[in-house]
Amino acid sequence: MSHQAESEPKQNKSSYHHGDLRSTLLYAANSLLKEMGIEGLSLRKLADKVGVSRTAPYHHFKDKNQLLCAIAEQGFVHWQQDAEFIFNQDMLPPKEKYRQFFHGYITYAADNPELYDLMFGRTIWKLNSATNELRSVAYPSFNYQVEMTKKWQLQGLMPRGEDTLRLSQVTWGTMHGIARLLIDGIYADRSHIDEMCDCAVNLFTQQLTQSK
Amino acid sequence: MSHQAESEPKQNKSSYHHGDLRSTLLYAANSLLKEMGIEGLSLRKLADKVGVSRTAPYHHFKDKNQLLCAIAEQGFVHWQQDAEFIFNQDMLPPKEKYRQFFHGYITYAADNPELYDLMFGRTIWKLNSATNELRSVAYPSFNYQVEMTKKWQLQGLMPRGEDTLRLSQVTWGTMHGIARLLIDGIYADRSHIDEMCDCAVNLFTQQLTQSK
DNA sequence: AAGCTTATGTTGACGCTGTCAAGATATCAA
DNA sequence: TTGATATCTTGACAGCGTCAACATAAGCTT
Repeated sequence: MSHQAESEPKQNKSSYHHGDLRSTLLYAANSLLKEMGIEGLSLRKLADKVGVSRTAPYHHFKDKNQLLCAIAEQGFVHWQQDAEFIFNQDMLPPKEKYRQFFHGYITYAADNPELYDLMFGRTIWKLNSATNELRSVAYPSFNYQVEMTKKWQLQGLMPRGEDTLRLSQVTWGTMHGIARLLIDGIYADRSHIDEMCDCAVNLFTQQLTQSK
Repeated sequence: MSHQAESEPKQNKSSYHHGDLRSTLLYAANSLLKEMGIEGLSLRKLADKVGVSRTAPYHHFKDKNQLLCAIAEQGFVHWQQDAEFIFNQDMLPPKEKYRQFFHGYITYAADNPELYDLMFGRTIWKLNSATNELRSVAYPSFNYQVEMTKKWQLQGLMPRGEDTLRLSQVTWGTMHGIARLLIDGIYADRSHIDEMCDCAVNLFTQQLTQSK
């Protein structure tokens, strides 16, 4: 269920034209991101790593922001696949499924800290610099969780009294906050993951679980 | 209860030596941070704004990171003052006090987005680049909340069954996550603050409130 | 097949950044 | 008064994102 290793793009290394530079750049950018972090990822290092000139990437991404958005986009797609895989495990009781979802989210973030930082960080979102392509992947990802929250409320797993949207924002916010504290190494570290997730799941679901 | 407007340092503008450059830099850096954000804050712009040469700041801060840590440090001190003010309002029933605390935290973050980003962002914490001075303010700030959480558990406001540290991490994580979603403009905006806070407080406190 | 257009890749240049080295000037201690 | 020390200055360097101008290849039209 880990998607970080995308198939390496073939390189038409024969001559002047590269052939598949866009995918090659994305692939290399992902690995550079993992190594150096979001700050250390420079277009020049990237071009160098791929073996083209500094400005070649500009024919495939308008600027650095568009490249970052494209990377984040992949991240959302991958996480969405993980999430749906969990949601579709039909044999699990609801609370256990929610626990796995929660746990899966935190694990995804902890396993891909730099990517997560890109997906949900200021760099992209602060001044509405997210591309339309990115939005069209990120927003449905949240909507999907709103739907699931509604389902959980109907099942009685989560409190019916709360507004679904607010409840989704709070539960997502909790996952997001824990993920960030872990990633940034503030007040928490990886060895606490299991206990923190269990604690959060208990708080959000404890009251009505026995009704199935 | 808003502390952002520190008293402007006097400037011994007479001549070669500035007199109180360190405070002047911190003050100007704060306002630059508010205007341009963490990325837009450059040492050169800062020096220019204060009216000294590019490298003058280096005699008061080892590097940019130390300057950022010093700013964040002030932020923690100010937030801690706000928090203690809320905790010391003795007339409030516990749940209402907790609601105000939660609300106050989110408001502080939303009112000082760039400062909050600095205090709790990757820039400082990712690679253990926080100075000892910063740590000695940030860690007690969290410990203070752990103590309060323990108190709330004993009062019956929060579930006694959960481990105090984990519970603190989860509730803090929730505040942190909501703050970040708001600041970064992801899936939430300021008009949702009240409802989101109420929803979260309900989830964390609802079960045992009536025991006073 | 020839020629034109478009896509793609290259080098050069600009202004911005953080930071170091070396020198200038003021302050303080002996 | 003298020397040490703190503070501020200019000069320089490498790295960054990005624009302009030019080079090369591929594809389409006739």
